[in-house]
Amino acid sequence: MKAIELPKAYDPKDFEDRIYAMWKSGGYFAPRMDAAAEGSAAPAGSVSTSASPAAASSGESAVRQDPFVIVIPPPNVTGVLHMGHGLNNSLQDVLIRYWRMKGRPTLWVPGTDHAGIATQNVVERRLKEKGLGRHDLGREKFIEETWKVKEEHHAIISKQLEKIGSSCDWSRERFTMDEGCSRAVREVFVGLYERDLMYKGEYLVNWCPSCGTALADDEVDHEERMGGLWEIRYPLSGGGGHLTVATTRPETMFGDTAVAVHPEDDRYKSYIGRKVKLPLTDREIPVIADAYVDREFGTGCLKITPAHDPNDFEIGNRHHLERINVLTDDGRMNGSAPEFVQGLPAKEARKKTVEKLEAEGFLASHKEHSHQVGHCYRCNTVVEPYLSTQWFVRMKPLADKALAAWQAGELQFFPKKWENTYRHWLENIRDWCVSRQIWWGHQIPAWTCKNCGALHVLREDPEVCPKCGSSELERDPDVLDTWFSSWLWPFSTIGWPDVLDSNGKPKPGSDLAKFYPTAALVTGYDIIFFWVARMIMAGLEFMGDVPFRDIYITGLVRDKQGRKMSKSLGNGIDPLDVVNTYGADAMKFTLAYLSAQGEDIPMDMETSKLGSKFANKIWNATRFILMNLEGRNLADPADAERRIADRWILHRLNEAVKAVDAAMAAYRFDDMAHAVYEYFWNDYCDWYVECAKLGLYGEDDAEKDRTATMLIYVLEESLKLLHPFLPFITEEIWGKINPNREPLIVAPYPEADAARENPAAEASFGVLKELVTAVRTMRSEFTIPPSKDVKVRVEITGEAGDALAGTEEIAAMLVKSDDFAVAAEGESFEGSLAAVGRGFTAHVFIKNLIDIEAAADRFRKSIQKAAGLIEGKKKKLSNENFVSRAPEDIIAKEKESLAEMEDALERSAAYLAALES
RNA sequence: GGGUGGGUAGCUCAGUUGGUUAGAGCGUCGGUUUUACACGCCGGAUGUCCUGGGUUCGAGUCCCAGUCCGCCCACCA
Repeated sequence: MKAIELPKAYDPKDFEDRIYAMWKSGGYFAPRMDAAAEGSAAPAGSVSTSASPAAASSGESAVRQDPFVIVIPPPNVTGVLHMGHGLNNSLQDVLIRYWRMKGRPTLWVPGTDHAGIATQNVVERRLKEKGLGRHDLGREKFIEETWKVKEEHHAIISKQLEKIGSSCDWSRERFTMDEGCSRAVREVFVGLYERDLMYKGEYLVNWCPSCGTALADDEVDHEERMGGLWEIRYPLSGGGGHLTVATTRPETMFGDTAVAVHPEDDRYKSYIGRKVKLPLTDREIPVIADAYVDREFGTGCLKITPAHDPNDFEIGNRHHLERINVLTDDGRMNGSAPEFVQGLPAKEARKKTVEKLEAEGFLASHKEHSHQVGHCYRCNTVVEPYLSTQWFVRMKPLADKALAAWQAGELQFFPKKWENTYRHWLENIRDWCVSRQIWWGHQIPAWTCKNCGALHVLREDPEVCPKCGSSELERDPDVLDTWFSSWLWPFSTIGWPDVLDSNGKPKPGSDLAKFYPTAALVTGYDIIFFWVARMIMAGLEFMGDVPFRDIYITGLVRDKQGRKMSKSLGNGIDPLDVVNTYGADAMKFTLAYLSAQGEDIPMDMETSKLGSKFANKIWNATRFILMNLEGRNLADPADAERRIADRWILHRLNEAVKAVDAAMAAYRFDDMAHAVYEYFWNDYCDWYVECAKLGLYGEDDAEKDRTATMLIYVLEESLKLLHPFLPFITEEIWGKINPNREPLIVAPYPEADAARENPAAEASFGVLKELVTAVRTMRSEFTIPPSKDVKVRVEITGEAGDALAGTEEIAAMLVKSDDFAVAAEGESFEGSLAAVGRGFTAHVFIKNLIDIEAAADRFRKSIQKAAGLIEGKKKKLSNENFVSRAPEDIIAKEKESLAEMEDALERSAAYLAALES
């Protein structure tokens, strides 16, 4: 056959886009079920491997037929993909491609998230640049604008996912605010309401005055800040002194409705039940007793402001105190505060209040004080505890189910350590505030009748009040927390609730019936609470089953200093830059290689060189093989004679397959990547291809054909093995070798194969490697130029003879020797230096080329080292305790290794003596 | 305060149930431009496995104590 040309340089830009387009248009991303339904044929095997014995003998391992499904963690349409997405989607793609090749119907559902507050903020920021606010546009127009932003980012995100090679089924793409997902949200909201798991209540929520909305507890970031701690005197009504309270927020004192002391606090016991006068006002408030008060802290007197502090809110409930809100929803003092601060932002009001307290003699002290302050996780504004009416999901019943499912083993976390995090959160669950006072999102399906006051939560928009018939209905203006659609994602994306039959079961043949529950979730640990746990709750509540069985938690991609990548630090790297510089394969392989047990991954641009070098190696090894095909008649590899190197490399290949399978079962991406890397580079390239040069460069045409046949056969098996980790380059090469077959993406993955297992070949080849390395080391140490041929005689001193039989030519080539042979009986080794190995001594005739004293020195050193080791071993073996208590096989091993060492030492010593004489 | 992860080569990290002389990538040193690859090839060097104790015939691995980093959750006015 003709030589196949491969461009000299590996340049992923030449083919990555073309390959992706081929996969996409060929429909290879859709689950095989779809193809079967359309009657397309099963893929043919590779031409050169079509009669491979491997295919037939995979025997024992049962082939899985259940679908392998992943639903993508939907990226936010607030921006574009960052390196975290790069990692996440690269790993998902590895899983998907592996199982696709394994023959399971495989589906990866792509999609994006509307990201409520975050996206709204993006739009508001843009408006602000034009000097506008959202109210200038009005709700409808504003949402229109937001959709534009969504479309803009969605286009970029989709493009990026394609660029990094994600093999997701674009025909099934979803968005959290598309019609289907919106119906799911509505159904769930109403369903929860009907089950009394959704309620409306007045509650102290985390209020972001900048976003103008409530936030869930999880959406508040706490940061250490310096602030003040003021002590204020509250005069006792009717005279007789005062109580001094401490506060970090003096301006909220106008909302105080009590002063609390500890019931057992002797200092204050007598005051309980009396009243104090609230400074700067005319109000009197009671002194109450509550065990919450810490006697040690501050003065032991606590002012109670139920409307502005979560703990005070609880205390207020216990003592039925009035809640007086003194702030507006944009963080200013409202009408409940005295006139002199009304309308001022809280911070300024604080200053004024303190000044006035001081002027009027109420201020006892002031000092600096460091404490935690809550900030909005979207805009970083200081969050206010704020009294308002919100919608809540009653989480306890849902959390209990989620815990039970985990305890029953229906879910597995990888790595396992995250299970504690999951459990802990569920055990301490709080109700979830789901209403948000913004415009972008799913509007709450609740209406209040202005006429009769009835509240209606409905699946369909009502025309008139179902209770009184009035058309004066007002819809709740709020929208739902963005996670309220995300937590339905594993089933809303595949048809729920539209494909349910009248019994609430998925219709047979629907995606929901086929693909739920999904197989795996791949996500970061930062959203175990936000998302993972809630999806499990929703799945159990509405589908009666967990949404996925395996949860792989990735690490975070960090910079080289270990810092989170962030916009503000400017230390992020763009996955597209990586792809443009090194290619998608390089990025994917590098990330997998570095994904140790979900540990964080420190990386910069250079890091991806690792994968890039590997891809380059694959490219060049292939190029070498393909350029040697000229004039060759390739046979069926099943019929080709197997030499020692062939048996060995097939054994190594099989070991790599086994390693990948094992690592895959444990979601050890680093182990998978290491296994294929070592196999291909260290075994296939460094040894197998090097050995093959003997056959390729010889005179014997039949041997050339045989060598080429085996080379390309093993290469193709290797391409299959490598494909999930470097899909583009392997597909490109696969197509070059034979353009007239099904693409590699759907080729059968190599199965562990007992017929390839060959420990004997492994052992034999190991001896050859040891021999070659020993001679090379000697050459290197005595700086014999690589181009210089040397004479070598191998003295067989043990069992190495059988192993080395028939390998002389290969060995001669690999050590660069023009006169290489196993030593004859009684042959003289005059003029040589010896390399001592297990079962052999290689005599290298270079004495005339080197410094004898240096050589002797080398021997003395190695003998000294060996003697030390032997001494240690002897000591161990003569230890009564060891011999009597250690297992027999360990003792046997030790004895064997001692014998080997002693043998080698003896030979070295004899050689040294000869050298010195 | 409650959890939780970690300290192994110059750097970043592997090291599965305790068992030969502790590994990888990068870096480093020496040699090499041999017609696949200098993003290569060949060879070398480098470790109080945080500290101290314990269990064991045997500890990087198990136990205890200490120490130093990190993360998550909660939070006192």
